[in-house]
Amino acid sequence: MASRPVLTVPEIPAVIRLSRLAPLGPDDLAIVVAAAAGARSVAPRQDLTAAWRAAAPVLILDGWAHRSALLADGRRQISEILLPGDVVVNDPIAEGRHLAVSTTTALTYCSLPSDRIAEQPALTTALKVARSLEQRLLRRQILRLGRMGALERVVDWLLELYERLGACGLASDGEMPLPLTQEIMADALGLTNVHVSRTMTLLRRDNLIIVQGGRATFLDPLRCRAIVER
Amino acid sequence: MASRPVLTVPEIPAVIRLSRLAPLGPDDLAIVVAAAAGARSVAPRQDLTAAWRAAAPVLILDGWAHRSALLADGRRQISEILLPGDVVVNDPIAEGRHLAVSTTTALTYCSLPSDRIAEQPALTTALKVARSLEQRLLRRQILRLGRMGALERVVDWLLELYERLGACGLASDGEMPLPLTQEIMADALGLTNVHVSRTMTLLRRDNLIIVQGGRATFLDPLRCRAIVER
DNA sequence: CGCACAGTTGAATCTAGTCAAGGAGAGTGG
DNA sequence: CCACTCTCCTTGACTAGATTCAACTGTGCG
Repeated sequence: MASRPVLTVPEIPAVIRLSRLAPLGPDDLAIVVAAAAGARSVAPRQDLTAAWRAAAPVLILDGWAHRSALLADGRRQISEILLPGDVVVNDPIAEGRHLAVSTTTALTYCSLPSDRIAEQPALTTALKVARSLEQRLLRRQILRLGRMGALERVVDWLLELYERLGACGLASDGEMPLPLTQEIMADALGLTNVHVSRTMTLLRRDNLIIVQGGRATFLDPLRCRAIVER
Repeated sequence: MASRPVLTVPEIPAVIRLSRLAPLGPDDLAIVVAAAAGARSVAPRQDLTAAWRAAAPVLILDGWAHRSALLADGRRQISEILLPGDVVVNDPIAEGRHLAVSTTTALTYCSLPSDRIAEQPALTTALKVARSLEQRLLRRQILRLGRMGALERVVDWLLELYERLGACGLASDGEMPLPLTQEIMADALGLTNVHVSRTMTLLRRDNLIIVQGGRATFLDPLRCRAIVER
């Protein structure tokens, strides 16, 4: 007796998120939905740099990705986690040699027709706002890495993910998906996987956050926010 | 018998830099020079957030500034150093509560007329490229803070400043101005002033870089670049 | 001269990294 | 169904790198 799992337009996470950035009209939605019809899927742990260089602006529909930089000796730093609703612009200037975008989980995306978007003021605004928010995230990431201890980093970063997932309707009630290994978290947080493990244990012991089975639960959201001034 | 120290148009550092981002025509230059005629000066250690919120896009003509985030207990992280030729866009979305732009040294800047710029494709491109480069710097900063040790951070960061200053003709021959206290450097590098001091001593001992009297000199540029893969 | 500020140095401490071993769970093939 | 493997996580012992605290130096400036 379950209802059919059909997603109406505003139920697509990526569309929910975009329409919160700027109020999208029917024309805007039509463009995005049409683009989403040509969605492509990629397996986990695949490099997307090449594929997306051609595809111009790309909208993530489902799954997680990340942008990372590599050093010769194998050290890796993830600068951003990319979620459904995020738009990745192909910008050869902004990308250094050792920067890459890779899938974290299985991922579906579509490319957006930049010419048609340019004609739509609302969509154009939405993408502009998205870019501004991206900058804000980069600066927050800098603050985390430069001036926060391990526990603060983890809490702040998880709260950030929660807010972002919430913006596309994928998180609520202090709970969210977190389909990441501790190694990926470590590379995003500038820590080692071992230390992430210890920190997670601490968070559990202190009844702050539980990460388990691909999901994270905030047991004490207020205290979490207090820890990192959010 | 010294020639008069008059700056012709292409000798203004900020203009040099902009015209390297995109080839500017006479019209473009006229707009920038006219804007520069209305330059304003600010003393060191002043907050610019309020002043620049009104001034729309601002072009730094002379002096250094920085964008920093503060935590309640006084910890500070500088996300970006702003140099002559840098353009600061007023973007309320990108700025969180605790973000501010302050002068590091005495500074002169002018505000750019966004309406007139919009009519000039070359200038528009230059500003777009500037924004992309800014993103690249943010990601490099993330890599430094997340995955580099103190020595690497300092070397990488100084090389970056050298390249940026070189782009507006303010650095050459392995030498550049560096009008910063070690405390500012520490806040940019995610270290303490004490540790910056120790690291600088190391660099001196190893004949890599000398910082003295407001200037930095690369004694062994090749080895420096090798250290940080640049 | 005395003061403020930036930088240097030493000693003790702390946080996170490294190395290594072991355990839980999922998937594979006999 | 049971080894076997692989990946991910956990834990312990030890080490390395950076912070903290404090004292001291040099320099510019009123």
